[in-house]
Amino acid sequence: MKVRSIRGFKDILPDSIKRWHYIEDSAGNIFELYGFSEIRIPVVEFTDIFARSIGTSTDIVEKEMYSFTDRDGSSITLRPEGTAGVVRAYIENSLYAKSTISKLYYMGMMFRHERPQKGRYRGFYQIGAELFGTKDPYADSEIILMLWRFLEKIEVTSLIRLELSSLGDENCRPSYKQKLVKYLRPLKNELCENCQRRLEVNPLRILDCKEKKCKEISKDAPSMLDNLCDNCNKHLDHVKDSLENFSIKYILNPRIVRGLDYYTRTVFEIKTDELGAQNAVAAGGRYDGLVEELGGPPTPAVGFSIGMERLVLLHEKIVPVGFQKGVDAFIAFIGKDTKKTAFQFAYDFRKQGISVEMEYENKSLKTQLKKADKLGAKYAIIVGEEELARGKVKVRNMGSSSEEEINIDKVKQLSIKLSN
RNA sequence: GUGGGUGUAGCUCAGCCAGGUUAGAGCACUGGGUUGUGGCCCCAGAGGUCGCCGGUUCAAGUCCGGUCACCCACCCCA
Repeated sequence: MKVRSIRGFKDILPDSIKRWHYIEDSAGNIFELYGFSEIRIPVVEFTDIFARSIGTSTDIVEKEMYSFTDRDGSSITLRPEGTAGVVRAYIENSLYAKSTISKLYYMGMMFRHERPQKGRYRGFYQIGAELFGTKDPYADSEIILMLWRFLEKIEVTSLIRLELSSLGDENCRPSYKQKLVKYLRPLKNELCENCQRRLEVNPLRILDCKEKKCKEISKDAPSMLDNLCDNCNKHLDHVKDSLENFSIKYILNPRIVRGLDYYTRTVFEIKTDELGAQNAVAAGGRYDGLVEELGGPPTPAVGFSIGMERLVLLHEKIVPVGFQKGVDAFIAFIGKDTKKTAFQFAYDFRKQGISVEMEYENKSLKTQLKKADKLGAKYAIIVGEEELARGKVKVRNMGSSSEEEINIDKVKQLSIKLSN
């Protein structure tokens, strides 16, 4: 029986890890500029946390969670997203008491039992950010601006677009929901099977259905954006104005319906046409009720999360190469009693922050230089029997093919030269 | 859960439709051409239960059935 990984779980090999680091580091650096701090939270939580926050009628909770019974009989779940856990940590550690505003970001693996396809895995990475403690629309703007700034930094904005909408709040959403149901109810039999069910449990979802019949029917359905209360309208206008001030283009899409039930007011998605069916690269919005829902003090919040694998795919389209690892120098040894000295040099260089490689087994100089070339070494240090007898080593510049001999006690100065 | 596509060397694939000696190519790997000098070139070598199980046949990588895996799409979403 051959070993293999679990379906939908992928290895990230050294070939691509530099790109991952670059993207993750860029995110961290930019989020820090905006005052966000990293938080690390567990990969598992009590199932209840996710059920209560994400919503029991969502696909995630209904059929995609990796849930297990722990040894003490409690139900625990591998996190399908990050927000619920961050909110739990925010409440449990009383972060609301330490300052009015909390800005947190996280990166890590999420788990959803879906059928894998392009850009969709069962174990996938997300980068997310959450801002707690204010209803001010500037917070929404800042979150979106920060996300966009990050996407600019990694140069993928030509492949994506920002879509924006509002889901209303506790004042206007219920009445809109009724209005929508009232409109759809007479047409129920024409809806797809799925949407007939949605009409009862989560009618907003019908607006997002991809079935032709349902699209046709919902085309003339009342729009949330036309039914926002004054406060929600103002809030959305603020966000729109702010985006326009910074020349960030957005598309108003009243059909954005998030897959998680906790959103209120502002919702947005970063979409692309480059990845096939899985077109959402990042998404987020405001969730003013969630902290209280999970037992914390009433605390408004806004956040987003980014799908790393999808972002990596986009980044590969923009920057196809250039993320390979290089080495500063290669140490070749040739002749009797040179390996030990070469090995010592390797240790010394590395101790001084110079990355070097050398061969383990005795190989011809030609083979060693070939390897130096393949590793992209800028210099080859040739430790030869003949030179060593004279207290010297050869330094070969791999770009220009020029060589010079230096005294072995000058190796320390050499390291300065190699490092720039 | 449903549909379509694909499984042959480490990787990308040809060979299958019209079954027939030792199953191929390119890249990568190892050695050599240069008794101590990389990239380009040349030569050689190593590397395969042709996904797995069964069937048809004198003969199966090739045809048939089953099965597993991967990919894409539906769905859903980051």
